[in-house]
Amino acid sequence: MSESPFVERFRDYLSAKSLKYTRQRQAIAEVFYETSGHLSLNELHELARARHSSVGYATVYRTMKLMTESGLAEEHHFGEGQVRYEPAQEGDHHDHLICVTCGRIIEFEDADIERLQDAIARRLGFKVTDHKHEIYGECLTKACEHLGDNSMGVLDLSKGTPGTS
Amino acid sequence: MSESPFVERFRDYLSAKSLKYTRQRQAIAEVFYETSGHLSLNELHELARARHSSVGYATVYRTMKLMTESGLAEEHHFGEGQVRYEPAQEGDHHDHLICVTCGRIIEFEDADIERLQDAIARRLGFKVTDHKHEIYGECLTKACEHLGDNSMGVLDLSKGTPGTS
DNA sequence: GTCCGTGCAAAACCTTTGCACGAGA
DNA sequence: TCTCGTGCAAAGGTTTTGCACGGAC
Repeated sequence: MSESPFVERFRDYLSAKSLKYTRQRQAIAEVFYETSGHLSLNELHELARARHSSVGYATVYRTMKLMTESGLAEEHHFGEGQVRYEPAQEGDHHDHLICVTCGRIIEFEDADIERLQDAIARRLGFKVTDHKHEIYGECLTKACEHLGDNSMGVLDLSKGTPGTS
Repeated sequence: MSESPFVERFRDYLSAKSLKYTRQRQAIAEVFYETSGHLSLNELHELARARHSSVGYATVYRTMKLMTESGLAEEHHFGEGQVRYEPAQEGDHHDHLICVTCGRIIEFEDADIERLQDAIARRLGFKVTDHKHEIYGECLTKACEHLGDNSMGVLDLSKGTPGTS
């Protein structure tokens, strides 16, 4: 019954805020952390329900807002009309490379780019608070090739996200 | 009565596709090009109606889709729940710096960053088709400071976009 | 005269909120 | 017990679509 560090940190956050650690929040935090993908609210809802029958969509929504506030999760808009959540470790920043054919999402990180963008912002009189850098392209894996049906280039992670951290 | 190159290109696109050049499409293309900001469908709708009374929202929607297909416009999701459109010249790529306080959007371009990101993608086995690089921050202009009401950090361009191209 | 395009209205989506009941501390 | 959390259902906001009429060619 050991608890993942992630879930533990979420529980700590809740107790620090005098909020309650409920079965639903636990279920959501667990599936979120275990899948560690880039999940939509719908996907999280499905997964959480599988673990603890009867978790409402609204609860998933509110729980993910909480986790975002706490810094344990990050919201992303990958050009869909939908938010995706991703577990966030403090101090660990990364950006994304997204395959427009199969929806695979790969994370990357580059200190040089960050440095350049800071310089640009400074030159233009901005104090950077955040950024988003997404590269879209076609991945050249075999797995991608027999997915020609997803011709819209729309992300579809419903089949699961190949882990890539 | 000279026509802007932009509108002219749109008309060419339409005729190449055997589509019709209507007053509505003309009005939308004109205001879109003249404002050359980062406009939402609502804003475009307002502007188009001012120019040619009775342009329906659906027509703006469909026209902007057409312009996006044709490569004359680009869709952006600046983290709001809304799409914004921007005129695109072929070969002219740029990214955005967005003030989270006043919503101002500044464009930038950096060849070094582009080179670095191409290298990353290549290393990870991707063929880049597109990318999006947005830097969020606080702009340090006076105009921004007396806008403390926009505390959500949500973009609000309804007051007009200070031109910055 | 033929299509295509338009406007209206409604549907479809996703996100967000109100409320009464139930559960955690 | 008291407060916070939950689920349901409904409201909001934006995007998309169906359909009958009107306009471009």
